[in-house]
Amino acid sequence: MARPALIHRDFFARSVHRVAPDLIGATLLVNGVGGLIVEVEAYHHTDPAAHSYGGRTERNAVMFGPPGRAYVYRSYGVHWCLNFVCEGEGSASAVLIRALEPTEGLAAMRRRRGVKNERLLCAGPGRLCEALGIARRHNGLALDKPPFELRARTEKIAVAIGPRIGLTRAIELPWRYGLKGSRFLSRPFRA
DNA sequence: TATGAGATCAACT
DNA sequence: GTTGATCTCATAC
Repeated sequence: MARPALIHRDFFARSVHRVAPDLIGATLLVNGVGGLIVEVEAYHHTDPAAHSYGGRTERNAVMFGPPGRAYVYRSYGVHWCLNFVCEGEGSASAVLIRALEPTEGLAAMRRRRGVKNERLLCAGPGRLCEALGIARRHNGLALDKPPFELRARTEKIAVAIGPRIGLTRAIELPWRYGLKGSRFLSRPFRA
């Protein structure tokens, strides 16, 4: 069977609530290292928990640009987190990539992360950025060009939906999407 | 299994 | 000065 189709930037020029579930099961590689996306969260510009909610700043400027680019920010002053910008230019909506099932470049990921447990290599937004070597230099880069490589899922999958993690605002919105039953989630979904 | 501290940066009050 | 789209390690049950 042929390799799954590359995801074009037009894929992201849609509502975050369509893009987010469509990303589950897709393959994300950075310089050939990565795996299957198993968990994401949607952040809409009308959402009090979104970085873009309060307007444009130097940090979130990429969210206000065209869709199909990476928005990378520092979390708690310690970790990097990766988002895909969606919808139209100026819409300032994005999908946070929260967890991967590692498939490519296991050795490189283990070296960067310093952990042996495969389940914990990419189970969390900060962890997967460390494993893939993502940092500020990736902020604003197009997702359909190197070092990024995104491929659409080929299998039919079941998507689980639930409330997002770690928020203090808009905690009730069910905008977290995951691969049902995956053991590589940052946290399980409630049945 | 669960809770708490610490790391440390940008935005906001 | 406080807070947050986090994670690890330590200590307590």
